Amino acid sequence: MNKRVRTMLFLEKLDIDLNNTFECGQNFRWKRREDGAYLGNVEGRAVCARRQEGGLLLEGALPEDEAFWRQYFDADSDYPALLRDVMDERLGAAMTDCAGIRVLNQPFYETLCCFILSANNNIARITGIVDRFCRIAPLDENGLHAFPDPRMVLEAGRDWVDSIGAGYRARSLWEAAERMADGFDGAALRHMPYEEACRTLRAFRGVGEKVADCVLLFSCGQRAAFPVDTWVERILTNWYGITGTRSQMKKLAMAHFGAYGGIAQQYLFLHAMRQKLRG
DNA sequence: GTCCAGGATACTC
DNA sequence: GAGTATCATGGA
Repeated sequence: MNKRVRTMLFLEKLDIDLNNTFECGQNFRWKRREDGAYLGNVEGRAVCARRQEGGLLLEGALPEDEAFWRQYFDADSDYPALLRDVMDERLGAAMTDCAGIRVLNQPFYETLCCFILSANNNIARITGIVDRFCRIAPLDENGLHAFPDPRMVLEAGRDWVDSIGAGYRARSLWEAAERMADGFDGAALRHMPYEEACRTLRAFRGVGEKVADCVLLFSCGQRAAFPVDTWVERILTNWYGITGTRSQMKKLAMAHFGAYGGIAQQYLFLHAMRQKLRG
């Protein structure tokens, strides 16, 4: 066994709360340790993330991957500045309550699969399905699996996809792997106008308006995308007087919250969930 | 045992 | 375009 030097990378000037960032429903993969650090594997890069004064320490990350990780954590965006024009009392309270959220830029295929699984499902169960889905991918030194690439999924077979407890979403998972292996260009979504990107994504089975918005927001840099689920529906109705069908509400919310509305949505979403938990 | 979940789809009008 | 039944599963 080769003795390996543990590399480290420190992301400076990154005001991040790991709990708020990883437990706000945008990701189902990072694992919290007893000491509050989080283990993650992003595109095969195994790291242990730990908050430190003035930034984020990533144990196991390579120095040459600094740009990758800064992009992943959206480290160079100033959310209060981006949302200044749409600031109000509710959003301000949410941003105080949920300080340190970073809206991640996650790998496309991983995000697509996770949010296909999120449809009519709960976070605890989604996490379990994702864990089982990842068991066919290589194991890293922290004991986490990488996210499988589409080819691994196709080689594992349709019966295997049917066996991981995804229910009726298995067919959508399988077809997503087929389309990706067939050369679908997820990176192109980053440069499309929002409407076109949304239409393109919805051509995937199991991807409706809400799932498309999550994928666009969490992996394609489309920060205007505004996912409307049951929680956000209540927020828009009770706090902003926005009503109608979900599709109508989303259009109105996008018009109201603007080019970085998706970031506002994440603050509001987590804030609302917490208020419910607090009773 | 029942309820419900960060909805999508096919079908109806 | 807007309403509605149905869809598997397991955590709470």
